Amino acid sequence: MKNGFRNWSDIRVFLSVFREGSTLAASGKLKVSQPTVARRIDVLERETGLTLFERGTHGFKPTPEALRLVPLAEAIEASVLEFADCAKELTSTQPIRITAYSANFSARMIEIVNEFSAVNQDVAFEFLSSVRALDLMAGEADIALRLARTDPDPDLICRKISTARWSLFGSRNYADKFGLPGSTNDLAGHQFVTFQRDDVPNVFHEWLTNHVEPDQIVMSFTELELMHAAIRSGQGLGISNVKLVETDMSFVRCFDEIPELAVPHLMLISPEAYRRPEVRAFVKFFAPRYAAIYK
Amino acid sequence: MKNGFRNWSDIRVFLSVFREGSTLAASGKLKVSQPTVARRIDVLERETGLTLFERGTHGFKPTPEALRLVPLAEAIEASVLEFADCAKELTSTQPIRITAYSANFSARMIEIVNEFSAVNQDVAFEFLSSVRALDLMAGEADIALRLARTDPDPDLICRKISTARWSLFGSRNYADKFGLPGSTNDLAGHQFVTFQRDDVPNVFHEWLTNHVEPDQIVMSFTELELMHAAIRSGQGLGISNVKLVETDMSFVRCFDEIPELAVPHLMLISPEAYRRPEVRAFVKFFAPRYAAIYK
DNA sequence: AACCCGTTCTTCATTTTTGTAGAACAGCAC
DNA sequence: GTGCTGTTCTACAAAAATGAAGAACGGGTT
Repeated sequence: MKNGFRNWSDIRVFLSVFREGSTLAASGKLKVSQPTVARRIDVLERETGLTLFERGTHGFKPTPEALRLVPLAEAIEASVLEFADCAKELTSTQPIRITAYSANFSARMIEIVNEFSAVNQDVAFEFLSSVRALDLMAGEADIALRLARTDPDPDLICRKISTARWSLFGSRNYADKFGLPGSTNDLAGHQFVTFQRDDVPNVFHEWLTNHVEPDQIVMSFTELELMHAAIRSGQGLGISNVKLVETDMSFVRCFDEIPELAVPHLMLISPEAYRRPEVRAFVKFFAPRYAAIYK
Repeated sequence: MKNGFRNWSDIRVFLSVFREGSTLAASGKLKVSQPTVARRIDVLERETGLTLFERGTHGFKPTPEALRLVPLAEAIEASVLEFADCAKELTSTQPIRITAYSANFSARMIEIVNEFSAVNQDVAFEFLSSVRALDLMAGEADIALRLARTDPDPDLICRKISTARWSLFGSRNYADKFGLPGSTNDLAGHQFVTFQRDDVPNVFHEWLTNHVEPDQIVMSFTELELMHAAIRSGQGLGISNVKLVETDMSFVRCFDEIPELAVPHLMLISPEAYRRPEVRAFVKFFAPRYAAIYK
């Protein structure tokens, strides 16, 4: 009547005790305590109404009934293994989701990902370009590249890419026309462009408002690209990442980095994603090459 | 790497949610609460690293990955079912173990069991004749026939067979030689045989020692059969079950039952054994017929 | 004989799982 | 619209499973 044996995992315990010959040895393999193993066998026996093992001071000896059940238990184990394999397979075909603020999806970065893809044909990627910082712990993405103004969740796996350094830049023609300030005390009379939006911490914008008069700020953008374009076309001076525009000849740095704006540039990986072998492989491949961009 | 999904039962939950389309409906089938079902799916998803269901206010909709896994999960389920069937099969070939004090294994009782066996060829029996009362709760036997001087464990299933009544008996030739006492106040001058052993409550022996002088007790036996034989051969008077010797012409009852010795005669079944269908069938068949002996 | 080793069992504190109750939500019927 | 139904979540209390520690046991070895 009562068909119920509720806990299918008990079959694994059964098999382990059968194979090891004792609950103690089985507990080692199963990584649970010996009393637990003994108790699981007890409930399996109660549920089946069978005595599966004879208890002795030398271990659990399987009864004839247990022997009859072993092949069936092994069949279950095999099915479960198959299920697990399939799940693993499916997991590894899930794309690796990388999130970053759009400015960080540089051409060189994509190139590195492509290099990885070339040798790992079966790994797919998904790029989540979002202003808001996605929540890796909640599974919104697998990997994030971001500037960490606040300490990230300690559970996240963290690789430091660089210390992002920032300074004030102008275009060559702005420099020719108005000259460039020589220090942060020399900003009077200049024009500035800024980046500002209310769904994101406006660290740079706030720095500017603290150092220049409001009417010196002539343009405000909600996209970094647009602000960069504005700087490039000589509309005004703006704050930018030193390394990022280092090779761009149209940007001229006014003075050395602004130390108080320096911030760690991190690669963060959700622990869940990090359990996937292909994610670990990718991190190992990607992190040093990506960091090299900012060297 | 971490292959571990520890809880095989989660696959059953997975299947149920898939089939029912919602955790609530699945919880009904599985007889667990809805939050539990949702939580089990959560851990399965974390363990596999897959999103198995899209959550909505209308239920859990399986993802393509879940669909791929369903057949494998069904294979597991089928294996488990097979295992359960085999276990049930094995259980039902286990003998039904009946314990009673030897005197209760009367010829008529065996006959009733045989009648049952005749129509239930596949049910085996084991008779455990033991002086000590075996512990049904501990699984030492499935069914006990016994006199319940103390209340039995309330968890045991209990059928009342009769109230066992007792009186003093002598043989015909003893009666001819010495006469028989007419009441419990008329025991002086008679000889008695008794049954006594230290591993069992000696209710009858104690009654005797309270009502007759020690030197009137001429023989003491550790087996009931022997005491009965002694009564039958006229060695002395002895206490016996009224119904049991009613048809035995060599026993002559001295007076009506001794009321203070009356005791319930019970059939006790361990709840564990009672879950076995063949045990229930046997109880249903056996109890009324066995009770009829003592009617 | 004495000791060690691998074993089972027992007990109790801790951790984990489960259930209960209720909020919130969306479709549907009236 | 309003109420109904079936659903998911969240919080917290209750119940169950687990682990740690140690007693007891028995066979093998020194």
